[in-house]
Amino acid sequence: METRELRYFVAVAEELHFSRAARRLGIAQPPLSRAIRQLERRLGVTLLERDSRGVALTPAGSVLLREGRAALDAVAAADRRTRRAGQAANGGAGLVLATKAGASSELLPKLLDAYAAEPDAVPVEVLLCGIGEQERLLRDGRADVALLHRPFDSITGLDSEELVTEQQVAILPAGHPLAHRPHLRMAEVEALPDLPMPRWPRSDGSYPPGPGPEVRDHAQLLQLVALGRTSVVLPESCRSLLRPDVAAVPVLDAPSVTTVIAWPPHSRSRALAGLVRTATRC
Amino acid sequence: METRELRYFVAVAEELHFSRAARRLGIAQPPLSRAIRQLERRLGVTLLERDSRGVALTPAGSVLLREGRAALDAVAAADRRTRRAGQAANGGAGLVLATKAGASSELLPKLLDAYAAEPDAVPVEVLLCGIGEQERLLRDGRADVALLHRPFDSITGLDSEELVTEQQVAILPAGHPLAHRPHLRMAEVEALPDLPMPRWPRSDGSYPPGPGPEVRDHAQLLQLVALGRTSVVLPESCRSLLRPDVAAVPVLDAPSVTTVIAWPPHSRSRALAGLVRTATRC
DNA sequence: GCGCGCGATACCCGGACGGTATCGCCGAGG
DNA sequence: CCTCGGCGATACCGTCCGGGTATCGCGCGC
Repeated sequence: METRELRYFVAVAEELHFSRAARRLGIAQPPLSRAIRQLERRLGVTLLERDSRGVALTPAGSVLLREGRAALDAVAAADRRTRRAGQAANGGAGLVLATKAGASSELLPKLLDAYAAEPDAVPVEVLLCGIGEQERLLRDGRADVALLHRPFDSITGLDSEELVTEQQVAILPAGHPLAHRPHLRMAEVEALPDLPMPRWPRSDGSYPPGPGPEVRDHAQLLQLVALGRTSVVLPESCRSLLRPDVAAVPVLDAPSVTTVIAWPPHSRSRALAGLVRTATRC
Repeated sequence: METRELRYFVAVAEELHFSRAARRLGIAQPPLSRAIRQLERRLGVTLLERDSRGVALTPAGSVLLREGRAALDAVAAADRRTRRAGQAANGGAGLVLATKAGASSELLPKLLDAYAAEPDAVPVEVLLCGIGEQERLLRDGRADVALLHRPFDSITGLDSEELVTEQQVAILPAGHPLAHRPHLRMAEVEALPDLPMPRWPRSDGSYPPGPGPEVRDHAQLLQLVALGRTSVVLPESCRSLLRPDVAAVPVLDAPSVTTVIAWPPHSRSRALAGLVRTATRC
């Protein structure tokens, strides 16, 4: 199976429409139809059910969609990491660290400073990314290592070390009746009709249904809290970047959040090992 | 990057010899040279250092060797799993479970029986394999799930659940002086000059140097023990398949062994989830 | 110095991939 | 009921790329 065929199939499976997929791929529709048919013939499996008014995935097709995406990510990772390894010889960046914009705002500078002081440190590029993007960045080679937050982020398929665990606090508008309570319970925060919980994007980019506002990053979120439109439960380290017009109240029964440093398996370069070692010590 | 190019590069990087690699790939040498040059040009990176009397990997080349193997495994997995998903519709095998030949001899039949009794069970094919092969089988799609033994097997990059933990015992010829001791220590077992520890294959198939015999599976191993050529420390569940001419003595300070059931991340099919659930309950 | 082994180059051929034109099918709408 | 429009499949053609053969260039060793 060639990556070209996988790219073509993934495009069709995502669009469920040959002509749109062909446009996306920058080719005409007939060669795309032919390529998919040929792929089906070689695999001995029908991947798509075509009737008029559309295309649907067969069970085998959805297996190939999932596995094919993973394979394409692995190929992209090989490409990117090789390019960077070649340029690193000429003094390019050593490591790319991915972290959610707005999270770990205390830990990150401490880690970077401590690592930079190590004798064999290499330059670290920091990649600020949206919610849930980090796993993808690691898998397709755009990043070498990431700071993740369990249980929000999944670490399946990654190697990791725990760094810190912290309690969570509810972020409320400063003037809200609950803002002066010493502590809260999850049930109280979730039941606020005037402050519905925000909705985060799912891994496919869509949003779950519900009353709360759609948010993509922390700055956006804090602004919505200050405006009295939503409330949210976050790890307490976020206190350091709170605006004065919002309040933080501990939530006793919220799950505690563990910050972990994670990297793709089988990629322990010397530089990465040094960064991980530094991280676990500070 | 096409998988053809990756296959070609991996062949050359493994053989470190263009003509041999070309023979292995079933093509002539000139097109192979050209393909590698073209790959290097497109990546903007030199992958191989050619001087006369041979070829050597550059640092970027060894990155591409590692990442390229992973990518090729992912593509192979996509191919195999799709084929099987297509045939499964016609009543093909549901799950492939990989386990080391001779290990978990009590656990495995119990697990298979318990799972077969589940209402939504699918057929399970058991793949007996050599030491350290299971991870590869999972990654390239030949198996869906495996029984592994920590700390011998690495589970990096896999999802897993713990099943049982057990102590280890030393396996000795029945007539050996130490065979009647109530228990032993690792230092005593390792220091036997007449019974050197066997050598297991490494992940690349080669054997570490040393005095002990080279072994590949458990039957072979037990025969060598009975012949008085070696001794070995194994999990105590292996007692059930010991021959009468060997003895098992507990080793107090040997690391305990945990049997885990493991599967590739992002592949939780309904059938797999059922098998894992059954496994954790028995 | 001559032969030999190995990778690079030159050149040719066939097939695969992509493009344009067109067909066949089905559903919507007047 | 007929027609039109949308969509995927088919037919056909040109081109480029991948593979083969022949040969070169260059070290190394007998």
